[in-house]
Amino acid sequence: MKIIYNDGHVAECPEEMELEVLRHSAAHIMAQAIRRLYPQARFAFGPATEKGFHYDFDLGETKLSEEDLPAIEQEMQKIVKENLPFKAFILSREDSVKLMEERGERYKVEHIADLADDAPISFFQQGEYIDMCRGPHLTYTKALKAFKLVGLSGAYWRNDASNTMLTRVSGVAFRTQDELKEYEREMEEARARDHRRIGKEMGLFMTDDLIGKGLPMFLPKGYTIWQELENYIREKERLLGYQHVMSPCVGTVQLYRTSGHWDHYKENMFPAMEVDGEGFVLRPMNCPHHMMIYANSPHSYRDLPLRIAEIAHDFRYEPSGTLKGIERGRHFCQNDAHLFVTPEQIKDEIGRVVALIFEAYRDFNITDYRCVLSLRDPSDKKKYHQDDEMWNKAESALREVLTELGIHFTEEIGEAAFYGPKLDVNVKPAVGAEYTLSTCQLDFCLPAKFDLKYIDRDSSEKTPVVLHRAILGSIDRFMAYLIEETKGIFPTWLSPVQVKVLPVSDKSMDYARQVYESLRDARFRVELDSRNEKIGYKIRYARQVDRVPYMLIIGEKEIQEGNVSVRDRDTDATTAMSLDEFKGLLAKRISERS
RNA sequence: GCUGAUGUAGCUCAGUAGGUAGAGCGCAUCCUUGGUAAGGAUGAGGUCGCCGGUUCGACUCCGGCCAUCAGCUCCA
Repeated sequence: MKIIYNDGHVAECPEEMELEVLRHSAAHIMAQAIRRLYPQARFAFGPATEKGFHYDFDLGETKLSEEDLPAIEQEMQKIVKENLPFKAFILSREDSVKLMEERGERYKVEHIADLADDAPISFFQQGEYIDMCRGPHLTYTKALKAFKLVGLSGAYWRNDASNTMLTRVSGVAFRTQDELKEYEREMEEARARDHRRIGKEMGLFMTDDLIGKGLPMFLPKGYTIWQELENYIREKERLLGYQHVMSPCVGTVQLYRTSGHWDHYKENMFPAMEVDGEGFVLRPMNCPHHMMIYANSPHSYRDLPLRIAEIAHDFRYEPSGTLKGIERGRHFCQNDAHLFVTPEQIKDEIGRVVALIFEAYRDFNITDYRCVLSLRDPSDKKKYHQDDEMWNKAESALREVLTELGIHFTEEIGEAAFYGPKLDVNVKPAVGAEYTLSTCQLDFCLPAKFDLKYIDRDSSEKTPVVLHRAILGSIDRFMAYLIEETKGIFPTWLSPVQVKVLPVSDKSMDYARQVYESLRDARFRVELDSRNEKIGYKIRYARQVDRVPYMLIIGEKEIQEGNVSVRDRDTDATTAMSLDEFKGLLAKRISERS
């Protein structure tokens, strides 16, 4: 594939750049098509994206709807067929502004103002369409062989909500039609994995307008998984010296004034309610409550680290457009803890938190994640709490721990919270944007706001440092991720139904019921399919809808031989064994969490 | 919150010259009593998201609201 650079030279495209160039050129071709159909269109940015491209533009009063996309796509096909050559040229800054002003491209003119003074400004032109662009591009429009417009949405100029809302059309583009088809197949698969879909199908959770948006409710099967997750993490934490507490979901406004949240986080909180002349809020996080628990008794340096943990219900007023199933709601349950440490203990304690995160990931077989170390921007004196020594110590402690554990991570300058640096572990859902699953944040400010102290070795009063951390993040979100990773096929210990007893006919119903009751009494999660259906049908349902790990087939043969036929979900193999033998197998699978 | 789309049975969806609704699956009953991925028949089930307007008449047209979905923004 040949491409043209902005200085006009043509060369063979390095393979790793091919898709990006292709997609970027697709954006230009789309802009050309849009300008032909809507001459008033003024263009902002049109980059290549992960699977394709988009372009943001201003249509003035005209509103685009999805029905308009096919016409744009058709016009693009036409441009491809015309096989226009891409040409490149460079203009002085002055001439660039002039050219863009002549063409009415006010966003491009604004963009020129952002560019460094001495930067050469290059343009690409195919046919009548000229776009300010760094390139490179395809040499001819015909080189665009496989694309499709997939979406219409709004986007703000320069990603700033206070600016004009532009129209964004996005598309996908690939080297070949086959790759495009493959992409469409993958998209379909991803939609099938969406936790909202599986959750509904398996009866894990529900929502209802009358309850309110962003307020999902967990049904018996979903809550079963929930409880297992809770038990899992609580046990781990207990072994690491965490102490679990329980605190209320409501607190006074004064509490959040003290913590500073009232001034800085009010927008994300449900509005305050007044009770007996005093303001109360639903809590958006548990830090203030845990600070007060620390303050409840005096502490010696010998008590530290003190680890206060809670599976805590929180409420946040999330913008309506960001709500998504149990992944992001307005109520959620944090797997929260606050670790009170001396400055000397920071590194060790971070090490224990990070180790716990990755131990949990191993247990849940989570492998596809990205670690981000969020650091302060030292030049930004306003945003960050001023304590250089503490920042340096904490940032290097985080970095060292990750390096020592051999964990790959990226650093993002200026992404830290004002109160301290943090480590986020991010994952990608089946559908939608990456989010944070686990976090470990240092906090140099909150303990001082609550005037927390410990008595040090030299009997002087000192302020502890706090680590906020969440391993499973929120139980809700963690479950959403597990549903998508497993497609609802949970390991036995997490399965809402671990065994389903399937009688072949009514004749074997009594024996099946005995088997069912015996398993139930042995504390296994078991269901009996007593419907008047054929065995093949019951198997299909148990596999496909319930996704149970074990099916017990009970017919006359089993009654005569006094055993059960065990069908394994994963292997589809059926094995005859005694009920006791099966119980042993099941108990082993569950205790091993395999 | 913003832009766009969508909202019909428990689920997935059909249904436009405006004349008060359909299918498949699921559910119930009956027949069948079956052996490892869909046996048959019958039946119940709907304030067509909600509120208003136009009309003799609205699932259908208009307005407002609510919710969902996609993208954007935000995220102590």
